[in-house]
Amino acid sequence: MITFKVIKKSRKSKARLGVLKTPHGTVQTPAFVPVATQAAVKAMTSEDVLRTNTQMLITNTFHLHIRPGEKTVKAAGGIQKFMNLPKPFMTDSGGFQVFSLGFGKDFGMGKMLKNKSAEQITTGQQPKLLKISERGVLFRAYTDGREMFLGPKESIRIQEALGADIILAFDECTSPIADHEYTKRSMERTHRWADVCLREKKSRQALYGIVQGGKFKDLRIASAKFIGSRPFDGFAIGGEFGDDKKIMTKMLRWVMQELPEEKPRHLLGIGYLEDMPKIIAEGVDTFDCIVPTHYARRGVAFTSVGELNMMNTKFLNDRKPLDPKCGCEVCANGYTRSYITHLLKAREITPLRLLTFHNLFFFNQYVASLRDAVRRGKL
RNA sequence: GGGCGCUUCGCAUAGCGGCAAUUGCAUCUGGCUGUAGACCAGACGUCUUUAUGACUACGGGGGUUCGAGUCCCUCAGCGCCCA
Repeated sequence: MITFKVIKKSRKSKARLGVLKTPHGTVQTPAFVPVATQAAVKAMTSEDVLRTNTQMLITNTFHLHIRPGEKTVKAAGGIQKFMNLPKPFMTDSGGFQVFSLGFGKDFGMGKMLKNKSAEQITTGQQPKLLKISERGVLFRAYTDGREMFLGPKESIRIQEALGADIILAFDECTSPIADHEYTKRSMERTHRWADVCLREKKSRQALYGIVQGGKFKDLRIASAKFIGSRPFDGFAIGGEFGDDKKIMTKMLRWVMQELPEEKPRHLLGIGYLEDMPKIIAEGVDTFDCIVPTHYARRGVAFTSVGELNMMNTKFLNDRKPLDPKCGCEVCANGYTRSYITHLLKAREITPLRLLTFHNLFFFNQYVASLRDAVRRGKL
């Protein structure tokens, strides 16, 4: 079980400070949640992760079900023991993969709509590689092509075996190009799945419901009302978030009003640095994002002066740390931009760890500064 | 002294009469928000009214041809072999 306590509410915004207690430790919220999809924060050891001040992690039902299988993780004593990382964990239900391996893949887009597409997804349409039905989703494993069925029952059963502190209801993350009708029907199915998840769960793990509804105000509100009325331990907000940041803020406003104040709220998959003050100001308590880890492996360092593309030759003779103002062990212990750029160009694997470490530390540090801003009444 | 071979966009390569010309690396740019992806995409001779456009280009010079990076002659540089 978890407990959540709001210890301070901002007067300037809907931001709040909270304490989330889980069987594997306490999380000071708002908190950033790094992503460990395949039971690894890519490029990092578990000890590394601890030293980045990470408070909680999220790993993935779909991927761990495919490989190594939840039985292996359960036999190891649960996700924390398996990973040798004694921290609070969430598991994503596999609902994002319904999108990312489905319509997301078909149309080559993420859940943020970047360029206006003429194409629309409408009722009855199915992704090329998946079959979505009332009971759940028929996937094909990318490892060996075998069929794999994942619905609310299966997802809960797998998540119970994985043993995270917080598990998520199985949902369909809808595409930004889904029309109102498709989004509505998908949302209603996600609601029915939410009730199945509540019924199926036997463990003492916390279960979060997931709000869908796409970019449509009526649907977002309906979804938040429905999910918010159910006895979940917390709430996650999923799905697409429009094509600009103003819409995201509006959407959060629609949704937050409908969710019980005393329970924790997790925003799924959002977390560019510039997003953080905005989402925290709307009352988000935790949020996960692949950006610091994913971008690290593309050679990007997040710093107090913006993003640096460390692949760029101009850094080859720059002997400053990634960020002179950063206190992380990469920056403070003498690793230079010059060295990291050299290693990246040489296609070594070491810089991927150095950048991931720095980025995670930097993200956590930034969120800590935002918690402090809320504490001091500045946010 | 003689013989043979090589010289193409930063480097390395392809090309064997219709070519602004292949591929790799490098370089630069763009993308990535509940991670299949240490990834993907684009540009890479110059100019402009960005086009089934102009100009300049495959070591230098000359020639054959409607047309030459491609064939011939010659010069230069590099390499190998025989003296």
